Amino acid sequence: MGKKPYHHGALKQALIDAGIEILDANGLEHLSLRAIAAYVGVSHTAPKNHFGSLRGLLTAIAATGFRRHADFMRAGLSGDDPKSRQQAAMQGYVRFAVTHPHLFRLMFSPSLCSFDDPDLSAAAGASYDVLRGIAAGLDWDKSGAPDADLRAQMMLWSIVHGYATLALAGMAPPLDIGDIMPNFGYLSR
Amino acid sequence: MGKKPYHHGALKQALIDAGIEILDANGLEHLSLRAIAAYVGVSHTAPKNHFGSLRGLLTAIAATGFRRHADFMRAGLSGDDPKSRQQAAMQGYVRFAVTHPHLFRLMFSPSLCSFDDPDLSAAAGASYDVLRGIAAGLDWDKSGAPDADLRAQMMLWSIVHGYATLALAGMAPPLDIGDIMPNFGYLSR
DNA sequence: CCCTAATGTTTCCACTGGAAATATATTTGC
DNA sequence: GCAAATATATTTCCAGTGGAAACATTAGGG
Repeated sequence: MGKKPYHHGALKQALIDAGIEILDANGLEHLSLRAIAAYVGVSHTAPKNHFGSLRGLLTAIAATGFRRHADFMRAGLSGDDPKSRQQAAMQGYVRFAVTHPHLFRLMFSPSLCSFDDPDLSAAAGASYDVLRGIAAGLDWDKSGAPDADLRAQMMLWSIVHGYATLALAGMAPPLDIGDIMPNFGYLSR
Repeated sequence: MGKKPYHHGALKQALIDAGIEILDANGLEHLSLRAIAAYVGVSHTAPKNHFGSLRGLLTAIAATGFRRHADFMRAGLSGDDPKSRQQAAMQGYVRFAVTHPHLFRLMFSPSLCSFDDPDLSAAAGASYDVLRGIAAGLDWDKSGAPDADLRAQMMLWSIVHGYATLALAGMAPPLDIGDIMPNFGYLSR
């Protein structure tokens, strides 16, 4: 009959999905271990078997978040024009933050999730790789200094991440990220 | 004798100071109502008389933070050269974040403090005014669009706030903020 | 001087994450 | 096949948290 089995079967993924749904629906402040477990229909200690602790679960949720984040950035990428590619990636970055504000905050909260986790580390790295590719199209620093690439990446990342963060904090009005970007030179391809 | 009086005398300010000291020493995660109260030597319900709730106390702490934040930005301001003034303000912004990382995080966490509080609102506004003054020296957007000033401010703020945030999250290497600033034109004075 | 308002304390409650012991199901080894 | 080992989930307990309510103490203004 419809009696629920003792074992869930796919609890690990179900907990991650539940966490993201609670984040989108109720916010980071209401994301408790007990809330996630109750959402799935298990006791609040069940997640421990799969994630060790709340921190482990949040880390897995953040990793999923970074994978979707990278998808958002890659979504509008088409063609070879460096400037339009940059615009698309930056807009995707902001669009993700605005669409999933609480997940986005979690993803950048080292007090909540562990970036030494291989899965989260890889997911965050893949997201950064998109940004790295965009920065490579910039003709900004002609100094030839060894850290010129890094600094170009950090400049791009700082602008887009800063705007996204301020927007989520209610401190920035809704603007097109392209309208607050400095004017760069671009490398031809 | 050395018996402690029933009334503290200056509990309100003592609680704010204690909060900031705990923030700097133990971090935002350990900043509890009970910890602050115990630090001062009162019961955990005593703050309610002065701040209503933990949120009210955190709001007052954040306001103090923004006043110090503005001081950091103004600290290096001297002379009339727009570019060096910009550099000094931006460096002050980052220096504050690095010096008081947990206070800085609190100051930009609307989930923890209330920006509709007049005191916090004013303090944050005063801090923003420094940035506004710096942005006024920029010769960046010649479009003459009505929101050109706002966009210049948001561009500056996004870069510096983004870098500070990423640095506190352990995602940005230590760099001089001036080295990841775009090259602007500047207005003569 | 006394009454009122301000300031603190005590006690209680609902909530949190985690530890430990227990129950149940699945898988492995023979 | 079947027992033993492992994986998964529950129950119970504990130390925290912030806040509400009732009470205690003090300060100040008629």
